[in-house]
Amino acid sequence: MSLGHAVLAALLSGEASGYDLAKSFQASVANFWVATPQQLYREVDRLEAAALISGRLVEQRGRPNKRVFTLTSAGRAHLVDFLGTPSRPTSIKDDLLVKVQALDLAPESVEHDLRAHLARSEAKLEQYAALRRWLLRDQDEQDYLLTAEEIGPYLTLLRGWSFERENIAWVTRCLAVLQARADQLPG
Amino acid sequence: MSLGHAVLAALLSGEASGYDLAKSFQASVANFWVATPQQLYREVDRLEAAALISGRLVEQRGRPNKRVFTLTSAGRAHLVDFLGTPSRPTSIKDDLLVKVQALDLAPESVEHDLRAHLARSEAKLEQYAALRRWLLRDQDEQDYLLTAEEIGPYLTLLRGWSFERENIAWVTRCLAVLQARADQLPG
DNA sequence: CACACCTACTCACTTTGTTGAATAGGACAG
DNA sequence: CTGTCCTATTCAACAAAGTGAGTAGGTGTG
Repeated sequence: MSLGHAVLAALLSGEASGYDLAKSFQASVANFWVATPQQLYREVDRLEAAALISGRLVEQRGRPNKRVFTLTSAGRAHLVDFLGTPSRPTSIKDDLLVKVQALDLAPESVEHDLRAHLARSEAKLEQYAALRRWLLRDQDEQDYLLTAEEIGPYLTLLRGWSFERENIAWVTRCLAVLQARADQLPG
Repeated sequence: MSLGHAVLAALLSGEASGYDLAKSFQASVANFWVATPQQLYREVDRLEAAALISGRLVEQRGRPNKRVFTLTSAGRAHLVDFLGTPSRPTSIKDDLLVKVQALDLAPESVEHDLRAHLARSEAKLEQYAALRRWLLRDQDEQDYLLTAEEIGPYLTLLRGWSFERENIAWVTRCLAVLQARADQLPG
């Protein structure tokens, strides 16, 4: 239940509704796990059935009611257990990597995609910058890392950040190589 | 059929058996997609049924017979199509990131995992270095990128390489932060 | 000469992930 | 005052991915 663990970890920083979770697990925002709303609604039902989280109905005026979830102590214990088990190896699934692997078939098509990816990575980097400012408030990073109560979210943010930075560098390099090969035309 | 595309891309560089594919999609080796043997055997069956690859039986003495697969022209066409469609966003699923997100619950447990990850990344970096030497033979990188017929595999290798490099840097940083927080003991 | 590992693959089952649609009131822009 | 977006969720069906166990002969190690 990997998604389950990710949800529990997200709830560590405070209660959230399925909708809230859906927003923060969105591909354009998430810094540590990606999932669709449907997956998350299903997952919170499961976690609630397993008593790892508990939901309460919040009635709202002017907008739909919502169910807000909190970690139970069983949920916390489950997370602690999880922290103690060996991790399974990272899985990255990236269409763009597959395309670059097959790039020699039709370099121009991939070029287009590389540019799109570049734009996405840059947007994500900005998202991360905003999240960073929000977490740090006005504090200095060093200070924050030494004194904050919760540093997990900041550390995962750093990983996401460097991932996107490297994406940009790599895509830029790929584009340059393609350009250079095109320039010396019929090679 | 993302895995399917990955298999087709792998077969671009030459025929392979299910077993060969299984070896190169192994977590410790793969530079652009990870999959288990079972997934791959299933996938080649599907791709063969769809006539995107074709298999032929190679009888061997002293070891089990094998089925070796080649891209068909339909398979190639399919790949070219795929190159022309927009990519879905990258999905990274990394237990370690979830653990770091929840790190504040039990920092010492995660520390252990961070170290294990470090070792894995270093091993992978060495794998990549070996693959790099094999691809380059004695050529200079610049030369290779300008003159080689196939550069896709090298470019994906570069991405895997930088991913592991950044992993190491990030894990090292996380460990340093944890150390610093432990040092100034009761905060 | 026993044991473990390597090649090569198959079957069965479970868990995740994907897609599409339905519902429904309020906010906001032109 | 119309249309689109936002909140907030549910249901159903399906496709893809992941897990675990099993088979079987050959090779190499101590």
